[in-house]
Amino acid sequence: MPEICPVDRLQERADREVLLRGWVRTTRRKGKIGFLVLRDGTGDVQCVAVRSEVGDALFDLLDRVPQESSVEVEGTVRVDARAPGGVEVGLRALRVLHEAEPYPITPKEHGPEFLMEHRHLWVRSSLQHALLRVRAEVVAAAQEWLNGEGFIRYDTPILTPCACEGTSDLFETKYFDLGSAFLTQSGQLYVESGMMAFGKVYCFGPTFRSEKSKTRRHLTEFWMIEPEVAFAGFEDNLALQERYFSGIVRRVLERRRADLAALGRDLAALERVTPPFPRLPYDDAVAMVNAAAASGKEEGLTPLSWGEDLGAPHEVFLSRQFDRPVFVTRYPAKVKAFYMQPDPARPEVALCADLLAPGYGEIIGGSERIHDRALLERRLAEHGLPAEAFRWYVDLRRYGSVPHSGFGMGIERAVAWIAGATHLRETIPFARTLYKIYP
RNA sequence: UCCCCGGUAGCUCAAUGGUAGAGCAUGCGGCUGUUAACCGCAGGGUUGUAGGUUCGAGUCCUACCCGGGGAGCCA
Repeated sequence: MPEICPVDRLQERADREVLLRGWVRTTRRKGKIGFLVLRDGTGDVQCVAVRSEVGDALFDLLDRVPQESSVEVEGTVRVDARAPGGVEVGLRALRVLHEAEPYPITPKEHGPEFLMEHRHLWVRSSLQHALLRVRAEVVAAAQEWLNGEGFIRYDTPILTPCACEGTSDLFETKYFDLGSAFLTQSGQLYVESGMMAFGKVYCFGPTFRSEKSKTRRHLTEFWMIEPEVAFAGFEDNLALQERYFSGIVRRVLERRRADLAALGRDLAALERVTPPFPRLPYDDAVAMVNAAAASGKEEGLTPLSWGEDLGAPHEVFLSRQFDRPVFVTRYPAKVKAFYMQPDPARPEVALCADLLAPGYGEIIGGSERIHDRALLERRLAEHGLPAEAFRWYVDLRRYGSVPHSGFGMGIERAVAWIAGATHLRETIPFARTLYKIYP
């Protein structure tokens, strides 16, 4: 029996006998010549059989094997311009390992409800396959880039005793005799303790938001990577983020170019993701939005008054004014989290920035953190947060406190923008949304 | 929670208030280079649910259920 060969290595085996294992994507027959497209996880390849050469038994089997059956195939690798991908396999033997029942996802169009209901099967489709390979590359790059910079992965808890920034949007679960526990909505506070221990750390894991968000940019369960750096100020933070995101995009371009192309992504837009990213102060962002709203050329864009947070349409509009990701900096402190360091020159704004991807919106949010204990305690009180629950967090400011900064990047949003996916639910194998928890 | 759109065959969709249709999928037959192949034949329906208007409702009205898109909030 010939050696097993993955489909993506067939080019190297021209004119040699191979054994393939995989699933039947589709079959086609035209009289006495038949085609079977085999998928093995690494790629698709067309297998060809001519009745007069392979005999009636094998030819009829090829014609009968249902879509998505698992099979073993033996044959000769041939370079042929007529084959998709330029390589095909001349069939010599076909063994059906499991004959599939009628497959629900046919090679025609389907609606999102039907596809999400069959998500466990939909992941076999070629575009979903490409998208999830891009996700895997983003996840790997997101960690390995930081590891290469001397960051330590520092895992933060998923079950937490209280809200990080508020209590309204958390999933609650019973926790023995201690009452309730909540699924984390951010590892940020915990990762700050690691920063004080290791200097440069990051946490990476699932986070949960029980918000009733019903848009293509929201999931109730999503993955977030949150680096945190000691002795890093606001500008250091922005410099890190632009190097970081550029590095991730470059690696995906290098290793997943074919998948990005299959997804129809504009690769030039990704090639432009190089530092420095433009900085747009919040004040200027408001002015740009208001000028555009007054001109009437931007439909649905409502004017802003200083102090209001940017809405999704504002972010999309602003991001479209630049050819690469843009930092919107120094938001009003009132609309941001309690732990963000105020600008010493203008205490009404925070030393924070959101990174907006062109045409998409926010994918990273970050800030310098408050390192002064008295100020932090004042902010906790102003936000009506319970001092006791945050005692350990305040403690970090009692023992060698230093200026520090960090940010959080939503993995699915990064994947969505990099891959050009229209909906976040396709960037994770099993999306959790407001009205969907099956399968 | 609010606003907009939708629900008809396994799937994607048609159908002036007047006989329930097509393509794909499935089954059978044909075709030696197909690329979501093509050609012919066949089977396949409680039109989301419950009421109402009407001689007659897939179509109009009311309520509810489910899904999609968006807002708010955020990553």
